[in-house]
Amino acid sequence: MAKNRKKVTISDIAKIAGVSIATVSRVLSRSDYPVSEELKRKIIDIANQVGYKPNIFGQMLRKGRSCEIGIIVPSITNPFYSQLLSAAEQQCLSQGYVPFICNSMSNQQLELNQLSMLEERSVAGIILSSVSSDEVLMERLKGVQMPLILFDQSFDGYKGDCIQFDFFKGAYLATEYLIQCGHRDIVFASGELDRRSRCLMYEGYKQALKDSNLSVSKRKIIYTSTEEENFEKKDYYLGQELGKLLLQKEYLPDAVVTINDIIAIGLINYLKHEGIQVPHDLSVMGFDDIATCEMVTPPLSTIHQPAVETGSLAAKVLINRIEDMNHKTVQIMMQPSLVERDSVRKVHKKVRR
Amino acid sequence: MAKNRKKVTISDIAKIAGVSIATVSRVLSRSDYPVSEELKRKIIDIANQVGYKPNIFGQMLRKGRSCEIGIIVPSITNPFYSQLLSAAEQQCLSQGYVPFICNSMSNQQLELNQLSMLEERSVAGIILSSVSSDEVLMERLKGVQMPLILFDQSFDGYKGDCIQFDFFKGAYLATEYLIQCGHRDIVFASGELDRRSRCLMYEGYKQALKDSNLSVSKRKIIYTSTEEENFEKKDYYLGQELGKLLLQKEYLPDAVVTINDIIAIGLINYLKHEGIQVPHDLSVMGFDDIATCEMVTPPLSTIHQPAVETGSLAAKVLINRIEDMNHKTVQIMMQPSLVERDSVRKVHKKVRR
DNA sequence: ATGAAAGCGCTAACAA
DNA sequence: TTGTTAGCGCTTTCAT
Repeated sequence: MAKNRKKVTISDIAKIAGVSIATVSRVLSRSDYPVSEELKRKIIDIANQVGYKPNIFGQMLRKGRSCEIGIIVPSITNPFYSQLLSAAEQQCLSQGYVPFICNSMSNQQLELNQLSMLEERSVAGIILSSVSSDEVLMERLKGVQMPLILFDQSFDGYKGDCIQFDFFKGAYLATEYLIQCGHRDIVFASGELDRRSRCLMYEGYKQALKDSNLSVSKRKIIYTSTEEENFEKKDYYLGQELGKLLLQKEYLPDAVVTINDIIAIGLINYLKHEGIQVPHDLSVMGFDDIATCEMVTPPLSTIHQPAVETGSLAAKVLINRIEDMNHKTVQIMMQPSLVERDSVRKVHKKVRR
Repeated sequence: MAKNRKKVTISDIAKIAGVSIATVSRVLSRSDYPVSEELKRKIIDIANQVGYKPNIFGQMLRKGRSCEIGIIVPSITNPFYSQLLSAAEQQCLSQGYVPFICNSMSNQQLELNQLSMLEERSVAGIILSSVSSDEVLMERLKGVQMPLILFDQSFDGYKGDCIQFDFFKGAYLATEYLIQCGHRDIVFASGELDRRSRCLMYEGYKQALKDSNLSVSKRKIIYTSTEEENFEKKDYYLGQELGKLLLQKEYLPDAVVTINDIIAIGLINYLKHEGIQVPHDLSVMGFDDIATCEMVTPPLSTIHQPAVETGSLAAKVLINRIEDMNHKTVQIMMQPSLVERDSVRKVHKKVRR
């Protein structure tokens, strides 16, 4: 490969080979248009020799579309999303698309900007985990021309493709499990209920209590977190604050269900520091099932969200849509599952499953 | 914003406004070319009304360069890289560049492909954390036309911009600290020494022992890991395997220095499971200082690598280079620092620092 | 099987 | 201040 200062184009190659640019284009763009084997070889050889790199802008401009897939997530440091992202990325690559990752940093304005940016790039499609409010999102999506799949958040009346997590059921499962383990006084610990997912979890938690005829009143703690740049640290500190709040109650509950693993771990560690042992004195359920759950003491019982499956499925569904606009709409609800580890104490010997 | 099937271009707007496309371009591309306020308003209004989105390919083709910065890292699920990435990303955005994230999955071939892809896109510059061998990387970089900054790995004789971590010093610091805490029999635990960084750490470890006149022989355990897709799990299991290997020795050492935090945590948990308490029976040092260190029991003493600073610095330096090709070469060595938590026992009451 | 040429949307040099 | 026009590199009709 030569070290050329200037970019070499098909017309350069055409000149060297003594053929027209059309022929060069035909072989280099792997079109199925017939070109003699001889010329084909010659052109490919020259291209390699001079280190030809197709100019993607010329191609895209001409063809009017790119083969990129934009993926917008609220965080890339959150292990849950980075897992999901990684899976989606691989799926795109394996189907011949280039993933374009956008981190909205849970910021509605940034998310909107990134959507515009992706539109300007004429990406082939968009995978979006939105943090915008339902109204804003709904309004914004009206203008979008390209294939798009929503995951993680949707809104009532959304008619397009989407993949959802069943937050309601996840929290229900967590709460139900605690009840089955013999706990009665169960509190719900969360950051602000500003997102749909969190509200759904709270509903699921309440429903599980109701279904077992347990009272819900006052059994909720919410802490408005301070700003922290780092996701993991932020939620970890939030968990500690929730622990503090928990100890301010007149009496300790039996168990607590949290909205994510990091918060649960923060809470457990704070409690430990204050001399309260989990699960002996109190049981705790996490949510998400990130890798860290296995690593902490005690290993955290949690609700598994299928991040990897969701990531690749989202990509697959989107690509189906891209390649066949008439493909029927898919609206999928991913199913959460219970992961038993050691942060929940079984008060009754026998647990009904 | 209207719902137009077809993409609207400047010539559509020019037609509606009754002006030339040049005028429209001048207004919409925010050139400083003078246009009457009246027309400016009119054109902007129309553009908004019809939902005009500039075609980036037209722009790029014309201008011959994009404002993207390609960032290649070996993993996006590894919290160390995701932190670094996040910082680099923010820095790019704040200086008007669009980050284009590429995950090489620690795969040399994929990395090479992504480099080509970025070249084809004529990105403004590249931030690269390579996993390729020195020879391959050196050879490949010769052909690269655009500004590029290497971090994490470099090679002898590299003349361009780079930001390195001082792995040697990091491991030296870790080992020295253990010695200062009164430990004598210190083992080095690692996965295969196939990467420069790991070799450097091993050297740093040996040097620290030498400087204290301690013997190095047989004080190393290496385990060749099996393939695991998930970074965190992989290294965690690797840590457990290393723990197993450790217990196969005739006698337990005083302490072990590991090459990253996850491995250290895996090792500690395995040992715990086998009834050996850290730091009481054995001290362990991690490496990287990821958020999880704080969360585990005991909190992990480790060597802090400035991921965030490195990420934004890499972006800054690259952008300097992009905007001024004659900017003098910068080769920076980021300094590691010791983070004392509770995984190291102090045998002597007084520790010299 | 090959070539000539139009044109994708945009910017900028040149004209008016 | 505004308009005209020539490409940027590529693909693809339409001729040959």
